[in-house]
Amino acid sequence: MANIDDVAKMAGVSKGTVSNVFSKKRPIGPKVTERVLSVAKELGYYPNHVARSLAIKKTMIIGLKMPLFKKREMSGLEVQMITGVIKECSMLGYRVLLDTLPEHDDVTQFSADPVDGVILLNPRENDVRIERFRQMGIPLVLVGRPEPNLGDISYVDNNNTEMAFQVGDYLLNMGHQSILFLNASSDMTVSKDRENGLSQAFRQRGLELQSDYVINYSRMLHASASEYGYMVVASTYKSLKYTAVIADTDRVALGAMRAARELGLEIPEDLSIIALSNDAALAQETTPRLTSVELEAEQLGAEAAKLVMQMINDSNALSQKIVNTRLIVRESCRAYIGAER
Amino acid sequence: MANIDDVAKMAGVSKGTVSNVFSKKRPIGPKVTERVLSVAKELGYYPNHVARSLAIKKTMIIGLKMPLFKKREMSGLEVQMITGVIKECSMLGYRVLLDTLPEHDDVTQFSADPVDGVILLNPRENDVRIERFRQMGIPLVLVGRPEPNLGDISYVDNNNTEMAFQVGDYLLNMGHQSILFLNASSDMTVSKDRENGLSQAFRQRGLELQSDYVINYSRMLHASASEYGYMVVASTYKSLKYTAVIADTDRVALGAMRAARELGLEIPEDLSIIALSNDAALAQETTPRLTSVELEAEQLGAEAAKLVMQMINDSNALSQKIVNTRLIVRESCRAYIGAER
DNA sequence: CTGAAAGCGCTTACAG
DNA sequence: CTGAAAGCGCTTACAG
Repeated sequence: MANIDDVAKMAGVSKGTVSNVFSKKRPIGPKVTERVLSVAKELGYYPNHVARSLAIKKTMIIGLKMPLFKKREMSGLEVQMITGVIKECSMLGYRVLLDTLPEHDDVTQFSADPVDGVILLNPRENDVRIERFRQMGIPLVLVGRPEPNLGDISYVDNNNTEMAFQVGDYLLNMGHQSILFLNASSDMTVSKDRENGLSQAFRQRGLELQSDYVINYSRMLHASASEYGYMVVASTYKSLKYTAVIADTDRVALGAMRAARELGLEIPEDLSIIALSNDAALAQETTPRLTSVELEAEQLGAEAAKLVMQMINDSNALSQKIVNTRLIVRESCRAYIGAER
Repeated sequence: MANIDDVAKMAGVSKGTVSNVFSKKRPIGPKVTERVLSVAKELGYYPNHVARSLAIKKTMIIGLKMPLFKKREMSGLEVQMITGVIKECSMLGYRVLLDTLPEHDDVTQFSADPVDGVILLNPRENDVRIERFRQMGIPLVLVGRPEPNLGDISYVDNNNTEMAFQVGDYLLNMGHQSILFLNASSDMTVSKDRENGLSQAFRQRGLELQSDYVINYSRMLHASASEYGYMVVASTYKSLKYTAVIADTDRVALGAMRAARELGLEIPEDLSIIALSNDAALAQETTPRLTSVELEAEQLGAEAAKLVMQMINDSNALSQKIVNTRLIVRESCRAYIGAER
């Protein structure tokens, strides 16, 4: 491809002039501009982004590091998050570099990526990558809280503990005392936070959340989210005495509802069901419509993007942002006033 | 951040040597290697990806151009497609640059992106961008067929016409003669292809697909995919005499099923329903389970990625790949033997 | 196995 | 408003 030198020569001007008609950083006379542009068109010249980036030390690219998904799909939550990031970035002229490469331990494999800032999804405990970005001087924001949290790192997160507390409170208020919790996989920090929140809601009323009523999703045991909901309800309803189910996601709830139907249970008359996220946007479609929490994952992504772009412009910027969730009451829960089941 | 010169000086070697301990392009003695590595670590040095890219004229990045989505979410199909691209690229060490920027008409705004190849989603008719990438000498593959199709451009696509033909044939075979087609938005090439395929199935039997039985989704009229299915069935069932519905997606089918329920219709006894895609993975979850076509969008993305990487290595590579769809029969269709409705 | 130097294609003070 | 030249941080023949 033609380069800036070719254009400069053929148009009879200097490289600097060509550079400026494209970047408009300083004014170039109209005749010269026109001549340069027509030569550029003739030669099929387009400025080289890489060379430009090297010269100005900016790429206008935000890196998005996400866990490698080999067999699985992206979750609805991840998709929404990414959507938020992309929308926000494109508004300010940034692009997004998706990166799912595993974190080698071979230092030799790393390079300072062609990005101006990084958003890191689901950091692990004591994530080595955090320190690495600090060394490289690349602005970083996490989605999900860091563990440990030294307060010197930017992140955005949902109020998971609080959210589970509210949901528990909502159900307990309606007279449910025995609640099945279909929690996320136990190795996720959110699952701990949520179990904590639910526990607090119980304790606040002098009750105890019993451990056999909280189940964790397991990739080994469950083929899919809805199968998880289905299997657990189908196999525990006889033995455990719950009158309400808290499902991790709407898909899990869908499975649970299917199991309930097969057990001859009416929802919400015989069993209340609530989902902690509505990421497949199914809550409106079920019969009855599903009461759920809206996680605002897209906003989470948008906030992360805003924050990282802010840090790019002001290297002292640093902040933690908690995005609130909303409980949307639909039709799948009802007060429980009966005796013990 | 420290650069290669700093490391070279402090380690008492040349830049070339430092370069080679990181790139391993030529062997460096063990003592020297160790010294360089320890200095690099001390200085927090990481090779600069941009500078490297400029020197070797490769970025190991694939650009993924997709339509700007302002208010809407990504569709399930897009997500699967992207997933396929990412998985395939990361296998060979490529990263993905997501790009939703609108296509300005201001030539001055373009630059030769920091990518080795490009995948372009849903090209428009006579898309100017196609020619632009050719000028830049950047390998390009489309997802969706080009219009017009001059045969000189690589693309991957579903067999949309064929697929709609098969679905039509399946239903006609079962005795349905009057079929409602809830098609995609009319400005998409797929919607034309599919209508064509369905028409052919009718004609093959000496029948005619009537135009008032094919409806197109419209962003103006319909709030969501499932609302689209719901509204159209609810409002046309009385006036049009169909015994089967072909829905564009599983979400559309879900809405149609809800409308049918409210009309007091049993599925499949009173009405057969089939979906042309299962991108929200809902087909297993409905009651009855939904007969649908599997589009293999992830494979579509993977094929596109493979193809573009192949073109990067062999500039003469060029090919068109059609990814076949599969009709999955579940429970939502049944033979129709009655008289006219 | 190692070094010195030119080159990748831009931008930007500096000078006019 | 325009030009000449140094610099961004790497890689890679070429020479030893």
